[in-house]
Amino acid sequence: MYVSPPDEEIDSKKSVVDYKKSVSRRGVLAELYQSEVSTLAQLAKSLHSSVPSITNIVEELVNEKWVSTFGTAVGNHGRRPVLFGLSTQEKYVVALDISTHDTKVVIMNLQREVIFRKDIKLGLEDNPRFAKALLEFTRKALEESQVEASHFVAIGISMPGLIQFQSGTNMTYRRINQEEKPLSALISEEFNLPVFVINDTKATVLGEHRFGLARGKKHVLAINIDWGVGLGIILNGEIFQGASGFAGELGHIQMDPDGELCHCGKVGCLDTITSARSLIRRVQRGLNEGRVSKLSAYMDHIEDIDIETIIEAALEGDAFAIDILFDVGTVLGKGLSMAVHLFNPEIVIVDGIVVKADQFITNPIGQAINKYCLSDFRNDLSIEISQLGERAKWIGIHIYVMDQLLATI
Amino acid sequence: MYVSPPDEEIDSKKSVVDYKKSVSRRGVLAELYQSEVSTLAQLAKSLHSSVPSITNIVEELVNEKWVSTFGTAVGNHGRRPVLFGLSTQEKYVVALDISTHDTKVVIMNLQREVIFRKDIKLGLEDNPRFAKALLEFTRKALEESQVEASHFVAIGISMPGLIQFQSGTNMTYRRINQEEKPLSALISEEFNLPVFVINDTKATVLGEHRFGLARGKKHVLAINIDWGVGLGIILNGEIFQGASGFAGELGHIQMDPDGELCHCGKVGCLDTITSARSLIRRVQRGLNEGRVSKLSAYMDHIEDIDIETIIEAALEGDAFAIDILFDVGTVLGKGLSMAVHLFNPEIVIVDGIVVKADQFITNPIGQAINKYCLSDFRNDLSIEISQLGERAKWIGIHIYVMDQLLATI
DNA sequence: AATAATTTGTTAATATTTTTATAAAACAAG
DNA sequence: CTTGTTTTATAAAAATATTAACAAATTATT
Repeated sequence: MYVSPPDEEIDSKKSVVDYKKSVSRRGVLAELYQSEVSTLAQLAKSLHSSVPSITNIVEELVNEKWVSTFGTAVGNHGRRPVLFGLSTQEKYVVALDISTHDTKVVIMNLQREVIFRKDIKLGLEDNPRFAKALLEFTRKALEESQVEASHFVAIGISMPGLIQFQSGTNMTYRRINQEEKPLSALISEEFNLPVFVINDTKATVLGEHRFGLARGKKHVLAINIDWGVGLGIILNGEIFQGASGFAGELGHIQMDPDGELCHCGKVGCLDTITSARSLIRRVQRGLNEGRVSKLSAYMDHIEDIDIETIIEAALEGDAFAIDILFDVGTVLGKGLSMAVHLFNPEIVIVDGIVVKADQFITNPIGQAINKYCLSDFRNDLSIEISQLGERAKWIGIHIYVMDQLLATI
Repeated sequence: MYVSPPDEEIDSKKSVVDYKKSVSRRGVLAELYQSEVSTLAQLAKSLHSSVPSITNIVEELVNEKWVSTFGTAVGNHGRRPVLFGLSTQEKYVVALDISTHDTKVVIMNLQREVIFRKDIKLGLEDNPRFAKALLEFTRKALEESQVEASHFVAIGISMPGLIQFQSGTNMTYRRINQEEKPLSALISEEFNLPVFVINDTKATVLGEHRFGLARGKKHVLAINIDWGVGLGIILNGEIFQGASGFAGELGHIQMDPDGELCHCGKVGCLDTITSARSLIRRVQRGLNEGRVSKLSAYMDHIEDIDIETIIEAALEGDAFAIDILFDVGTVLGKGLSMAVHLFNPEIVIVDGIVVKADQFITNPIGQAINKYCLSDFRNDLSIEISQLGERAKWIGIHIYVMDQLLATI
């Protein structure tokens, strides 16, 4: 198994000079990561260092294949500066995007470009068989990609659930682990690479923040509506994890004391009203109670109704579907307004399956926020729909992996 | 008026050397602030610098009267090191602690020792007269303290309300400002000193975090129950303000859709159930409805019942008072459990008037958190009662002022 | 009580980094 | 097309910081 060396040991053994160099190296890599390409002068300025020093460090990073040149910039007055950026050929990150429907293996270069992708109908299940299948599938995919094993630098995994970020253990899916060994350790041993696990919603908000709609914002909330409801949080420009990595659990806040029993054991959780799962159940119940709707066509095979069908109906003007989406959006907005009062964000991003419903879901959310939030909180707040799509999550995994990896370089 | 120089200008004009020196100076001051006293070797280690460099910087700071020696340490094996710490004689911070009941002027030295204090029965009111009275009172207090004006380095103000932290404007008490000039600017002009304003609950949590119960913890929530309910938040070891400084507004989350009208215009806010104000109202209503209680003695002058009376009754075993406190604690705990789900903190500190009720308020809070929180969130969470008392807030003001001030040094 | 071991504080030597100077490259303007 | 301006890249000089060395101060040990 890959073991990253303990931080303190290094710190105390390293000389002051080595420490400062390491900080500069990380600074250069982080800067290049965010800006795609940059010049020596720009790097020197933003890292508060002199050009010769930066030249040295960049040279070293080029030798280690982390950095390459990308031609020269044009348009300035004077001599054209050489552009440096993270290598696109030498080092690759593997992302395992796991959801309850399927699993994707995505290989990206350091510039986050997807160079290989393989999907499988392997949905997340809470048993050791899943881990085994995942391992098998990943191995096959990496082989198929024909990338030399030595070129992989790390593996990142995103999945739903409460993930203890220090150990990478998923507390919601505990039975995946075999003999107390967390999934991350299993995969790390198999491929002899560092493995980092992040909650899927947190990965998404990371992507949206660094390379999407929320770019440059300091405080961002991203709500993800899927089989459950998740909240990804960026505070002070960084992903917020909380003490154990569980921060942002909006789905199990009680919205209705007389509501349904939730699978978590509590009553009336937001999840019981607004998750895709509950939405379908509510539609089915409504139809059985005789509501008039285009969806009545499904009366004979009511279990075939899925979220896409409902949204389609709403987009075609079906009053029943619109009503249901409105109700869901309202409750979601009420829950979000609590988060807005507590986090005071600049932007809220809506993501997940329901984004296809567009206005039919953002309108009630916006209205509920107006109703339940104090005006001072609403004034500088915008509500937007995600535009990066599935790429947001992959980019987020990549960012998370690189953040963790750079801390050890 | 005191104008702090714009950061960017300085940054761009300063040479790399000057910038690095400034960072080191700030580092030394911050380190000494937190550790009371320290040695050159310790400073060098924690700032990743060499001893000769640190010796230089400390010497400079001693010349500028920021730092003094504090004798030598004892107990080590070798030669006794000289101890350095922030001066206790040369520079002073003024704290204005404003509440709805009264106002206190507190003068502290750099080590946060109170060297002068003056109280006045001036409660916060939303009109320009308050600003005038505050100014007058402060001027008088500073005179009385006999501290030479040149020894003051900054003024910190704590008060309830939504405070826009960039400008120092209190959005909840807007009419305090005269001619669009925020209170902070008014005071800054008068005394020609930088002025920093912070919400009272945020000040308290800062104090508890750096020098109280939550010392060393990374993620802390502090709930303050007073005329309203406020939540102070420490995330990643730093005070969390949100985009505008409004973060932590727990009091206006809707807890009861059929509840009372709140002064904010919304219905059933947490504030309408759990603030000291509401607690008294509920007791009065209960008594009028004929509840049996020790407090019935107040039937003739029911408006004299205050929060202390109710708590005393509970401590003496009065069932009615205990019931009311239990109800309040339960709702509070339910509200807190939302915050716990979103922030995933390590510790929750209860503060404010109700702390005297001790178990009678912490028990229902704890029970409600157990009921409404997922177990993973409760496992590593402790709930404690504040022990620093009023000093927490003053210390918090001091910390905030020094943090802001150091950024400009 | 004397010696060994530890730690600090200062000085000197070494190493590193920044600054300055200069040449090269690109573009604009006369 | 040449000259002047602007910016980059590198080399040399200057400044600064780190390391190493050593003396001083203290505690533990023989």
